[in-house]
Amino acid sequence: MAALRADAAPVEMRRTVTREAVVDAALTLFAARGYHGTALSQIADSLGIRTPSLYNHMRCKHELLETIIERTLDDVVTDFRAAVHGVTDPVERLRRATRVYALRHATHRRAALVVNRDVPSLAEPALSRLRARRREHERELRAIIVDGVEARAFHVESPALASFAILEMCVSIARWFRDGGELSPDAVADEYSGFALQIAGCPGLHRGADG
Amino acid sequence: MAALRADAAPVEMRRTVTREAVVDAALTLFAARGYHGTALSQIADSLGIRTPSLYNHMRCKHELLETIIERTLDDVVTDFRAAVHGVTDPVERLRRATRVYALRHATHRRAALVVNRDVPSLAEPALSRLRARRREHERELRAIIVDGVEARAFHVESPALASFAILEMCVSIARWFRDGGELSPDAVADEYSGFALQIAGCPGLHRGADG
DNA sequence: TTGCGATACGAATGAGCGTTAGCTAGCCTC
DNA sequence: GAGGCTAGCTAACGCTCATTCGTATCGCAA
Repeated sequence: MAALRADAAPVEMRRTVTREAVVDAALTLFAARGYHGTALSQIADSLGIRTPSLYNHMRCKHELLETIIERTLDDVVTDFRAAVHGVTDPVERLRRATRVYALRHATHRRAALVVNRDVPSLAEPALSRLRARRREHERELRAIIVDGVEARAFHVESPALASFAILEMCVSIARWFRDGGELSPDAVADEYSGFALQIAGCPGLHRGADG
Repeated sequence: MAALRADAAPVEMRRTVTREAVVDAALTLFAARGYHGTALSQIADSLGIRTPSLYNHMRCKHELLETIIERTLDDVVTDFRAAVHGVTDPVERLRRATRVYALRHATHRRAALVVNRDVPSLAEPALSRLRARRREHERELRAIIVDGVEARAFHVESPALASFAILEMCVSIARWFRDGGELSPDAVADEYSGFALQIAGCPGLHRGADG
């Protein structure tokens, strides 16, 4: 009647885990090792339960990835629209759109890493659906730049190139940002939205470090 | 005496494969599916040989990844130093450094994708060694910006932030660039080195799209 | 012609994976 | 206190993976 395995918790001190805890543990591990580099046994270990118990909280491993990516992309689009809603000036629209996007990559690092590494590991139909969601965001940001160029507020040769550069520059924040470092997420977001305006060729806003 | 397996090539038409061909096939597959997402059997298939035959050309799977990443990082540093060698003006140094880096990411897309996705899949001691190699490049680019700020040619609040933004913006070219598309690698590299100067707050060079 | 190195092959191995099944303890409701 | 739901557990499955072994065939050099 003794425990069969030394590392099995006695019944009276078993943990009880929620679906959110499973998704969160997956988020941490997928971000660190990638989807294919993470075993369910590692997720279970980090929660203090056995691998098969995970199936009380998920349908399969793939579903975890879909959940993480879907939620993240939804949030990105929602953030974007809330940020630019009611603003008509292209300069201010670009500043705000870049600011929330940069901010998100400093405050939701794990999710950003997973989205930017493991989208190709999705299976259909989620792959097409989520790629489309991503393109929505790209298209809407590019539209801001096109509008700004037409209004002669921006000066770029290729709005597509500029919008890719801006988006990916923000994405990369997730790679180096550390909580408790020298700069707060807000400070980074401010600086990066400044970079975005520079990339867009927005004249007369060199950040006033001198003179 | 007949072939035991329908897909086994008869002896007289067996392929002979080189180590370079193996590395190249691995490069393609790692770039598309990631290191952990690629099976040796897929590499063998793409070469028309059986999985165990790969071991005539490599020590183990991991060695393929190390080879790919090590070569790529060496080339990045070599390119960088050749590009800025003998140039003293910080503006021109930054332009050239960014240009070769951007160009590389358009012309060596697969390698760039592997480096930026699978470095964490490396094992020690290669991991530390190659991370250090990468930091060399970062440090040398940041030094250009610091020099430029001191010479009042650039205006940025944080050279570290600006250099990250510039580097990662270039890296992302590998994600969207397509051969035969609208823009040549050279055109993209020119445009991106312009973006870099804008990020660095280099005054008076808004690309002359209008009067 | 013989011998050797390179390179392919099939077969096999052991480990680890995701997943399923069947069972049991605790908790809430009646 | 009985019954059912939730969520844990062990055991086991089938599959795939990286890797090893022994062998056969090729081209080349002696």
